[in-house]
Order: sequence, then structure tokens, then C-alpha cells
Amino acid sequence: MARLSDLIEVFIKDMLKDSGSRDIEIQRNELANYFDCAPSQINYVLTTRFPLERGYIIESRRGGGGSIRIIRIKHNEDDFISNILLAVGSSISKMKANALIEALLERKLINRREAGIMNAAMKDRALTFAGENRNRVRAEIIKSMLATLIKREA
Amino acid sequence: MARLSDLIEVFIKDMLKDSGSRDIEIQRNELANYFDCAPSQINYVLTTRFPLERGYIIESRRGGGGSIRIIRIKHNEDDFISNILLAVGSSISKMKANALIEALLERKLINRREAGIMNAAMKDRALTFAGENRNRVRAEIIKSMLATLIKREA
DNA sequence: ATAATTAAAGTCAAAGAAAGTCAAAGATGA
DNA sequence: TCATCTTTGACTTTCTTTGACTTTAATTAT
Repeated sequence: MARLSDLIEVFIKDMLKDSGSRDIEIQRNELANYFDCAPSQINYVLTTRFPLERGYIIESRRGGGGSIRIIRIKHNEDDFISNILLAVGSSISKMKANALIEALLERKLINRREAGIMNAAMKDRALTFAGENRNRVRAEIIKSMLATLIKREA
Repeated sequence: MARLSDLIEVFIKDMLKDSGSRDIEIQRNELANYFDCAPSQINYVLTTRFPLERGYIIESRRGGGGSIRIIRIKHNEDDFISNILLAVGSSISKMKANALIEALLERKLINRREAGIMNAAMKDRALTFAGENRNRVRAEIIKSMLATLIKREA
């Protein structure tokens, strides 16, 4: 018996392909209804099958008129930024993050001002309230920032 | 389903643009009638989409012949960022952070790519591991990023 | 001139409309 | 078997829309 999650994954990927664009918008409840499953199943599929590491950005809004947007970023192996994104992993120190940003700067993939913004988000000071999870939060943030850079290369 | 509030927001911004001046005047009931909604919906749009932090001032008069005036602040560019910085406070939601970044973009104090980087750092998904401190961490990060913008302008 | 009426806009809380979280139960596979 | 992956559902959070009631100002009637 095929796994439901796999079916939903394929369905979404087909939607993306068919759309001809790099992003699509879905209604969580509508999709759950279509597959006759719990709405939270959609979240499960999104987090397990469409993470940043696999080249997808998920955005959403709650409340009336809310929806979920799935964005495909072209991330191939010879892309330097993609490789950095993968290299980050699930946790990263400030020093290491700074080094990665510096590498981007050296290759002129970002400019000094952008590097400044990114480093600002990596500071320990900025992440004080993340407590123990500082390095994990930092990793998610830098990956998120890197993903938008890739998105913008189109 | 498009959000009514967004339509009204765009409508007002178009009015402002078309007027060529820094302020416009509307009749709340007339506008509500035009959009076929409750008059208080207009207030909702004004408070959520045109707050001071985004560079707007709202004035109004009740009673016969009353009306609402929407003024786009002509900002002193240097101060605008510092004011936004002050508006952030110790905690901020994703929506509000997005709105502030949008305001910077509208005033061309940052470009689209920079806005993308900043928004990426504001995402709930990026801050998952911050747990209940999400909004506090977000506030520290955006303040940290804004600070570098100011530093660079000196 | 005062009171009553009418014509605005303001406030606030409840209802509605989405999506998110988390943990428990169930299924699968090594 | 036992660890991992999937599915479900109850509960929460966020954002929007509506409506009943209030406040303020101008106009009209006495």
C-alpha cells in the first residue's frame, strides 16, 4: 500500500511542474480534504519532504484568506550557495557562520552590506533568548537566508 | 480567496500615489460601502496596514462632514530607521516584522534582495527552535540587522 | 440659544477562517 | 523485536470580518 505522504508529495511536485512557475499556493484544508486525511498530515509532508535542504521554501499565513506557499529553488550541486546551505547542518557556531558568509563575500556572491546584515543575524547577542538552542536557531536562520539568495538567482 | 483587507490597503495606496500629494482624505462609510463591508473594517485596515511605524499618520473627525485623513510621513531618511528600531521593542511578531521591512523597501532604504534576506531571518520556520521566545529572538535579530544599516549610513 | 436629530467616525468583543503544534496511536521494516 | 516513520486528532495561535454600541460634530427645529 502506497504511503499517503508519498502520494501527497508527488501531487505537490506535479502541481509545481504543471504550474510552469517556481511556486504554488495551496489551502491546507482543501488539500487534506482531497486526500481525505488530517490537515496536519499536510504539515508532516511539508516538513519531511520539502525542507530547505532539498530545495524548497515554505511560507504560510494563518487566518482568513490564509494559505501555504511552496517555492522551488533551483539548487544544483555546482552551485556554491547550495553547497554551503547543505554544509550548515542542524547546528552552527557564530565563528563558522561568519566564515561561510566571508566565503560568499570573497566570491562576490553577496556584497559587503549584505554580509553585514547576515552577520548581524548571527550574533550571539541577537540570539541570547534562544538559550541552549542558540546554535540550532542560528543554523536555521542562515539556511533560510541562503535559500532566498538562491531563489533570487533566477 | 483574496483578503478584503489587502484590497483596501492597495486601494488606499493607489489613491495616495495618484493624488501626487502626501495625504488623502476618505469617507469611512463611503469606502465601506464601495467594498461592501462593515465600516469598522476600514479601521482594521488603517490600524494594521497604516500604523506610525510604517510611516503613516491617521487623523479623523467625527460628526457631520467628518472624514479620515491618511498622511504618508515625509521622513528624514536618517531618522526613519532609528524610529523603526525603537518601534520594535523587545518582542515582535512575524507579520509586524515583515511590515516594517516592507516599509523600508517602500522608502527605498533597502532593496528587494536585502528585504528578502531580512525576511528570511524573520520566518517562524527559521525560529522554531527558539520555542516560546520566538518573538523575543526575532526582535533582537531585526534590531541587530537594522543597526548595521544605520552604521553603514554614517 | 437650546434641544433634538442626523451624520459621521471610534471601540471592542465575538465569530469565523485559516494554519500550527504536539503527542499518542498505528504501521513498517531491518 | 524495536526503532523509525506515518497518521490522526485535540488543542492552540494568528489574522480577518462583523455588528452592536458609543462618541463627537453639524444641522435643524423649537
